[in-house]
Amino acid sequence: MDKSDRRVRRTQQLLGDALVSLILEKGYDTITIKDITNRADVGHATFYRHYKDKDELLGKKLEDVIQELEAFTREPSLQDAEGYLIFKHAQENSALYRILLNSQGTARVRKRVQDTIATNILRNCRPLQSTKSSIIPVEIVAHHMAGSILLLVEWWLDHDMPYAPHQMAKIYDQLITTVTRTASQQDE
Amino acid sequence: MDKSDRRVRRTQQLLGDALVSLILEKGYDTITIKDITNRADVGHATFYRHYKDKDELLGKKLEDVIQELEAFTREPSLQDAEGYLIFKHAQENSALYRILLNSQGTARVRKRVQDTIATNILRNCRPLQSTKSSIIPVEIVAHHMAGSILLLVEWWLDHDMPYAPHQMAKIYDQLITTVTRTASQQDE
Amino acid sequence: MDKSDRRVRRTQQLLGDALVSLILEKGYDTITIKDITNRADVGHATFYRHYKDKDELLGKKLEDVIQELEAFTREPSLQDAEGYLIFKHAQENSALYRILLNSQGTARVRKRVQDTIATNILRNCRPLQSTKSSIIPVEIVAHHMAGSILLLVEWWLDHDMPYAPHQMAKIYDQLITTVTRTASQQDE
Amino acid sequence: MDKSDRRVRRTQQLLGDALVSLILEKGYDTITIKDITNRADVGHATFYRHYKDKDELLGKKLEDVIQELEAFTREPSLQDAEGYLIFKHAQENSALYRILLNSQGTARVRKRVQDTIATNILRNCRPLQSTKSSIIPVEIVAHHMAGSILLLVEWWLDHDMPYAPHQMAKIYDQLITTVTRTASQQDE
DNA sequence: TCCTAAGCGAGACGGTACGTCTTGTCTTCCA
DNA sequence: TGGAAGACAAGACGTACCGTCTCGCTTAGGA
Repeated sequence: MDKSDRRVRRTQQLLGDALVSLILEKGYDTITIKDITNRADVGHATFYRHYKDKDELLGKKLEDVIQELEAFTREPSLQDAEGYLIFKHAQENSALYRILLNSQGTARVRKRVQDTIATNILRNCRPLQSTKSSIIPVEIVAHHMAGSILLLVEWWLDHDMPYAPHQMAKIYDQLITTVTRTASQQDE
Repeated sequence: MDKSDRRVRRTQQLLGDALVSLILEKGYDTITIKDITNRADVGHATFYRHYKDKDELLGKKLEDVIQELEAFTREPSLQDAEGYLIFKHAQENSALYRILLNSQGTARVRKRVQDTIATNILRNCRPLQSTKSSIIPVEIVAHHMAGSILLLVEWWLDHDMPYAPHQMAKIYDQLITTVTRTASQQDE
Repeated sequence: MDKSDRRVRRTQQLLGDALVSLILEKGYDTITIKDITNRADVGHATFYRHYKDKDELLGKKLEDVIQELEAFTREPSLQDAEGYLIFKHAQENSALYRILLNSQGTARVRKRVQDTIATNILRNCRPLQSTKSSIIPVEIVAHHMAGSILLLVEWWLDHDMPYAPHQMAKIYDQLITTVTRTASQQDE
Repeated sequence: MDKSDRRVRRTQQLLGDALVSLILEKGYDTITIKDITNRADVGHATFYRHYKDKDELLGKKLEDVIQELEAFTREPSLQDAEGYLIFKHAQENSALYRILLNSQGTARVRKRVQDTIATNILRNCRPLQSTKSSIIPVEIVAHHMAGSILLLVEWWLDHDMPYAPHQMAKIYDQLITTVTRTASQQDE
């Protein structure tokens, strides 16, 4: 039973890898199911035995890495290392991160990730925010922080990671974290 | 001469409006040329007499508004009012801004806009940056500022503009402008 | 008024000539209205002000020559010279005859011509036939004669008129005229 | 293997039948691929999976019957029964014969058939002709015979076969065969 | 060892969108 | 007024892709 899964898994692996390499070559939109099955050396109909869509296959592919990414922002205990962990993770999974961030059919996914991160930030910082009033609505701050980290990672990957993860984490810190500190102090 | 242009212009207007309304209804990707021509009450082939693509039509539609948006960041003299002007502009052209920012086939365009804005920021702030050294590369700061303003506008439109433009401008100021000030003072 | 008529006539002449030359070049079927108007150096819409169809233009062009051809078989007095006259006529109007006989969209016209000739033959020979009974129905004989003369002319033009009209007339005579004589004598 | 062929064959049969019935209804030229696929209850694209053209489909349909028709004139041994066999064959395949002879897009095919038959006649009669000289070129005689038999069949079908095949064979004999006899005796 | 069920390749098929082409109508302008 | 220019609706064309289906082949795992 689990054994037969091995064949299935192999096929799915081939399809996923084919999709990823094709995206990096020519962008998501113009990819054809036939392109994928040809690259994977798999029958045309076989694709549909596993996924109903290009989107579903891509979703499955990105799911794990998205889970891990979100985990970094979910745990309050990790918060200090958050930046470093994300850039490290992006470096180790640069192909998938490029796809995830570089839009073109992933826009919806990226937005979902951003929203989830913003929600986590909000949850983790609520105690802080509640004590110090700010003229900036907290949702906006959270949204800004979540969006900014993704923008930064995107810029970093687009420029072929010219700095080390820990440097990027420091930059992130200065650009974002100080803001919130400043913002929350700026009330009067 | 002007007469025939009037007919052409009318047709192009119909096509553009049809596309915009369809995008807001069901997203860019699933729209068919047939959808557009049906909505515009225009012959199927007529579309191709004017545009080779959905993309070309959308590009033409967005071009003007993008030009104006970019103008706000191009003029150093406008810099203080920059935020307000952008939010005001977004409010007045909310349909096109939604399309421009809400990805789905516009990703490339959005990226181009962001890059242009970043370049303008860089040009306008070069004098400042040269005197005060910062540990954050200026390209990153500019990219961060450009991306953030678009993110803010996107959030604002996604939430149906719950604040007035001048309020958003103030928020933008606190989130972004203070950062750069802080960052440039935070050197060594 | 006469001036404008002259212009109209000129346009129609141009269109007719364009059609004829195009047919000889690439066959009737694949010719486009655009082809004709381009060749005639005339506006696209102008064609439709004069004719509703390719067919109508062709019909107009062939009408005169068909009238003359049929005349040769209509007059009982011409009957002896009939063959010679037809071949002579075909030689003088070989372009139009080629079009008329060489099928491809003219099939209906050719059939009509053949029927008309057969009817004329029938009318002219009725007296003869009525006296001598034949086992072959006279309609068949007439149809055979009419079809054969057209076949002969077609062959002659297809082979670039290797014999003089009077020779062809003699051949026609021996192939066809003797048949009827034989046929009408073969009764018992 | 044979199974999938059976499906293919079925589809092709449906398409061929649809074309034939449509030709008999409204003529070849105005028929649309959509007409054919609708009538055959087959997908639009499916047509192109089997044929590139209306012409190719018609050609395939006529090929077999043309082969048989030509066979009757190819075999010297059949020569006496030739006429009867052809009329019999035409009766049994009247739909296809009507299409083959009634021009409209088949003109080229008909001409090819006529030429083939003429060639066969020439080959079979060469011995005869070489002994007896005639003032009529043999190619003309052969062409005349081939054309006439087709004309006769065409007339017969156009008039809904008012005579039995053997009667038509007798008529053919008297109209054509006696001619050649007469012609070859008429030398001096 | 065989056998039975699954995954699979192959590819026909209906359906739909594409972008191009032709037809015939119309309107505007020019000589 | 006749003709040139050309926008336009309608709709066929042939191509491409999608998602469904059926057919056998193969290849384990369990008998």
